[in-house]
Amino acid sequence: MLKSVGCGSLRLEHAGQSVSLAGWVHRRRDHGGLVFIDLRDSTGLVQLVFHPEEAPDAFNVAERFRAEWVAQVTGTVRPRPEGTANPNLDTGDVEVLASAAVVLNPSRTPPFDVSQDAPVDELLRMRYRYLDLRRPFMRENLRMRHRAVKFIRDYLDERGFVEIETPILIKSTPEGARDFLVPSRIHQGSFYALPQSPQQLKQLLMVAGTDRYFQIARCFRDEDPRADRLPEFTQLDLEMAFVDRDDIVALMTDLYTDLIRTIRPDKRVPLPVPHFTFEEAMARFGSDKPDIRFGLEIADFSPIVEASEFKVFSGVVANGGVVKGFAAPGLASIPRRQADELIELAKRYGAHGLVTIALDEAAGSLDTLTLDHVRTPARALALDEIRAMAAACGAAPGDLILIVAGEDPQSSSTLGQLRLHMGERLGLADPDTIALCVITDFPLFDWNENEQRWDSVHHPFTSPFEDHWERLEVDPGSALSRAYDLAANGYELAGGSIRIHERARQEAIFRILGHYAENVEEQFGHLLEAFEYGAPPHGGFAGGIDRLVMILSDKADSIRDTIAFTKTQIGVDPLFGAPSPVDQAQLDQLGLALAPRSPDTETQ
RNA sequence: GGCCCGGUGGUGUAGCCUGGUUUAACACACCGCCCUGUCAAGGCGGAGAUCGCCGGUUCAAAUCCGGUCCGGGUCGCCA
Repeated sequence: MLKSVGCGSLRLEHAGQSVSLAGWVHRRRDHGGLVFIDLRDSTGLVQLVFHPEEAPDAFNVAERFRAEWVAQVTGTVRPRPEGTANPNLDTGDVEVLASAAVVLNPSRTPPFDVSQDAPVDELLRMRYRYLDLRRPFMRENLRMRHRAVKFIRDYLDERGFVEIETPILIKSTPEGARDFLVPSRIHQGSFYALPQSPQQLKQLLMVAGTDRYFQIARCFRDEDPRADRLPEFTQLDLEMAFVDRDDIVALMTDLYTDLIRTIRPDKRVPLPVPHFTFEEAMARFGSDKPDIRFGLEIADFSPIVEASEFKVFSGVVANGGVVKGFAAPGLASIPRRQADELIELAKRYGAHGLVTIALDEAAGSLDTLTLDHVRTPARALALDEIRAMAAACGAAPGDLILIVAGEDPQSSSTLGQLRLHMGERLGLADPDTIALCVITDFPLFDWNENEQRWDSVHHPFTSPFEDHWERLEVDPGSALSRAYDLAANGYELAGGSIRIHERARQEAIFRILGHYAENVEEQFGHLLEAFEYGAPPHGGFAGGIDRLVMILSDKADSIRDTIAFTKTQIGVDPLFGAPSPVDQAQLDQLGLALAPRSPDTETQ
């Protein structure tokens, strides 16, 4: 070993010990006659002192040190002189008086400052990811990820779960997200797909009698990324046999609460974790993954305005729509320009418009409110209607009521987005709280207007409520599923369902989804056949590891900050230069020919 | 595919709206010199960008216009 101890491990108790250290020059402070070097390795930092009289050779080497040079240093640990301890450093009570120093490898000046967390262009960070990962916050994020995954493995191992790997090259099923395809060399013209999730594989493991399975599984979906979503991601994938919904929900909830409280003991996790039905979550928060760290709950004004003189509202209600809204406290005197921006925001989130009602603080109370205190484009609203709406959403004088009128669920969902926007703007979401909630009773299907057919809300293997099977033939939209989600601070942490384990019932679902029998046999025959060989009742869930770490970390601005190597929004890896063209010989082996490029792409 | 924000020394930004008074400014980093208790070390000095790219308008473009590329956000998409 080139070192006897880690830089970050040294404490007062090591004083007097002779040690050898190896690491990177984090910072240097050259006083001419005295040189301080902060040496960094994976364990942390320690200050080295180079003294020209005590060790002239080492001093001369240290004078050449620059940022990120790799050095090996031997010396003696000693307490820092009176008054020079650094309380900001774990090793701040000691320093190492160097007796010898060796340059193991010099470094070019790094393209950005590795010694601190200052913002750097993300493309540059990706191109020099190995330097980016030296930065303190990225190292912390990766360690936090490690601890989260280790916690999960230990927790599940203690409860009798077995981790089983499933293949990365599987069969393409053109449902759901776009598949990443891999051409087969042996079977030219045929393709493997990378798994979007090991869903069917883990169900087959249940048929195999595994009973309690989990996997830290890599998954792939060829769709455009978001700040909280990547085409290539890792999920905790879990499945159990002989369970009902509440068993899995309890396991999922306990696992995540214990995990958060272990890894971030400084965070508040409100307990017990509340449960909402999908309907209730949509009604109150306008989201199926609500951020419940703050209120701003949505109220239904439809009954109040159904006979209003304000025809925009009464007309929408008459046509089967809804009028809903919530109160933004203290924003009554919001400038016109900002109010217009809110309207633009509402339109971007799918509403036709947004009606605001500002209640002048001077009104004192709702009882003493007059129309003179009300500022709204909806002049035809009567005073008692305004009072009733304010009361319904908890608005007081000084507040701004935001109202959307239109179809539901679109209107609720728009209000849900506006609610998040307002929560952020008003600073209502406590950053030191991770507020979990469980959502249940999702619809089994929703109607796809564009393609005029039913889609699975979760996935087609999800079981409806036992007593909702008969609804499927008459009114599929009314059937509720045995699916559940765990949400945290407005993100979906995990989600799953009790599955269908009987062939006939699975086929019935496929029929409603519009699959023809021969397609079902081709795509899902293996699963259906397995169900005929004693498939036990089973269910499970999956949760994104990347997103979990993002929620756990205060230092991850995007999901990309939770993984070691990442790609740009258009799937380019600037470090390796992927994707890249391949040799003609490789194409020939696969029996592939590239389609000619169109002339305008040729010139690019 | 749509929309929004951004691209100026190595890094992070200002300048852009309102074109000329900028030799393109500032901080950090870098290089040199000084400096024996600093830890965001300090002091002095220096080098470094024709402003993503192409084209246009203009006497004059970092600044205005069009196109394009790249990065990010977002809608679509993500059963």
